[in-house]
Amino acid sequence: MNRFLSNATNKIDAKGRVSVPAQFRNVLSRLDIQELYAIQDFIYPAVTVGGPDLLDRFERQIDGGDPFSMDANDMSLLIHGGGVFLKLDGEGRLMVSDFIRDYTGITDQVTFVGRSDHFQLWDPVCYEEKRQEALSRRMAGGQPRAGQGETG
Amino acid sequence: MNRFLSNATNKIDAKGRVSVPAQFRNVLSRLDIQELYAIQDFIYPAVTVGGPDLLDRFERQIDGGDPFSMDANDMSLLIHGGGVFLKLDGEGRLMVSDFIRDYTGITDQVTFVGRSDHFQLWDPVCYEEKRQEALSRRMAGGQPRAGQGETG
DNA sequence: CTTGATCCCATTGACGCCCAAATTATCCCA
DNA sequence: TGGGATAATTTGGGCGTCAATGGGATCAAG
Repeated sequence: MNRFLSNATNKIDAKGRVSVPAQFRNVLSRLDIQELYAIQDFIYPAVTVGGPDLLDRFERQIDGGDPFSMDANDMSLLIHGGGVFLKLDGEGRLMVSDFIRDYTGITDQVTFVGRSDHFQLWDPVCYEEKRQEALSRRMAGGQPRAGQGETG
Repeated sequence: MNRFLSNATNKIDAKGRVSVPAQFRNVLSRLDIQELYAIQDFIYPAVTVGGPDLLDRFERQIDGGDPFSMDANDMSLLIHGGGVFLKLDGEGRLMVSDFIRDYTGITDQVTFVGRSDHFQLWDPVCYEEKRQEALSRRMAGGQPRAGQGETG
């Protein structure tokens, strides 16, 4: 698989590290992503992680308009200044910095959520809540069937 | 990485010095930037720092005459006359002068903010405020609640 | 002579790198 | 289909390196 799909939850150890799921690491190497850039999600309390092309995608938005406009300035401040680089150690773990904790509410566990060309870091409880909300919105008007349908 | 990205906050010591983040120093040497020029940011309470090509870029803008900027005369006054040169010591620190303090409100800490081809000096608290404002503007409109990750 | 900036060296603490243990998943064979 | 062996992954922790910081000594300027 060459896209980030599904989700997994791992523990943060005493040194503040957490393993990126092997499945995601496989995608990273398959897409030949060497550098990881992380930014706050604009909508959800989550942190978005991706390679250089993620940055490119946002930068095209910045370059699109007048480079000295307020809009481009905001965007640059958020994208260029508001992100951080993540580095994986030999075992494929990353440091859960204050940056990540502040924007996600993560304390002792991290839920990795695939988003096709990138993935996100969530607090497990928060993720479940927002997922349910999104589900409810999708099903608005219809009737939910039996069962919760959550991935253990 | 050959661009200024991400951000970092360092302390000002008793002598008024602050370390430029190693990451940014690497970019400086990679771009072979020997001289640092600092000017007041036109939009935010921050000081913009860059190499000689930063000056070039502003000069091109003065010539271009763009609707969002003040006129060329003001620009020249601010850029050519209003800037200062910064010098790094052997450990990669710079003096936080009154020039910097006046335009940023910096007192005892400095947040270095990457802006791709240059970086900026901010007061940490002020940076967080303005970043949040920029985020709010980007999110203007009706989205799903983007509340901070409260895990209470 | 006094003030402040620059240079140089010491300290400290965080992070990266490495190896080992424990846990989980996968496969093979009875 | 169940049990055990084997592989893969996750988790734990020691240790060295480097960046950030502190402070004394030297130098320049008023």
